[in-house]
Amino acid sequence: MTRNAEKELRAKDIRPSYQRKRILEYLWETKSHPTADDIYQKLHPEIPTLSRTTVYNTLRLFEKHNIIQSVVIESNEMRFDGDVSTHGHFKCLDCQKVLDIPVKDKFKFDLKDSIVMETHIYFRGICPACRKERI
Amino acid sequence: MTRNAEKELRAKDIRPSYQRKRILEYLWETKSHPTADDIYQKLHPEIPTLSRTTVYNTLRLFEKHNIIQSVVIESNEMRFDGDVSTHGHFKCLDCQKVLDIPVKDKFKFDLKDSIVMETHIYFRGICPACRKERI
DNA sequence: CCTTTTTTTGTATTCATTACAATTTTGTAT
DNA sequence: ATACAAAATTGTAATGAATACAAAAAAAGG
Repeated sequence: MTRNAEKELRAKDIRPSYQRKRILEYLWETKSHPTADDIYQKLHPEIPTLSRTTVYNTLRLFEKHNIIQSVVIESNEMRFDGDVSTHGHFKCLDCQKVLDIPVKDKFKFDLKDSIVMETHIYFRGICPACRKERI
Repeated sequence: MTRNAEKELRAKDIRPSYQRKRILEYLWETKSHPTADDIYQKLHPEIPTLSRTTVYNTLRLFEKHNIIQSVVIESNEMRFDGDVSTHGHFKCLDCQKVLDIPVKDKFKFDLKDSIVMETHIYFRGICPACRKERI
């Protein structure tokens, strides 16, 4: 099942401009949790007129509409994830990569007097690949 | 049990200067998860010569020695917590406060091939107080 | 004291993100 | 098609938290 960016944007009443479609498609096809600048660097060759501001605007728009989610692990970098389902992240302190972690539904917190709108879980450590390299 | 900042710093081979002691004591006595600037604003009247750089340096030093932990929820604000035990946080999107959330030991993640050094859990939503106000 | 090391401080810099205004593109009605 | 209005994109300027750096001050150890 290949998702249709144009359709899904229209469904949220967002005009499917070329830039928006490509940004969304890129977030769907990568699992690297890119930063806004990563996305700009990746798409700039293909869309020469693309501006960083458009990338930032678009990401903010998408997040507001729950089409993507932002992943904040370091205070100086905002990463983006095309998968909005609740899942955890693992940041490797060696290679700096951010990996997805399946998180079961064991999350029943006693926050009965609060309204929980978002749940974020992440770990920091050494990923399997880097661990192997260390022998 | 009142903890002794001077002692605990010495135990970690950190010279207990007045600035360092007061920063640590302040983090112990507050549960507000202040930013570096919050800490500066709070201690500045009492220590007129205090500089923001000292606050930043000290916080980084403390975190490296696992005396405090940083709490990153928004990408543009780093907060600090004098409680280094594993616990969750809840950020209220109304009043912006960050509250502690006790987190049981139900966290057994299948990360067997990784080395997990830090676990972070936080929620975003509306806190009990703000929820009541909304009636 | 005097010298060396450590800590603190103020200023300058960095860098991701946002603000803003101008330009371009798109949608709609004539 | 053409003109007009609305929306999206763009480039530049501004913001602001965090860091770099070097000088001044304080502390340690003879």
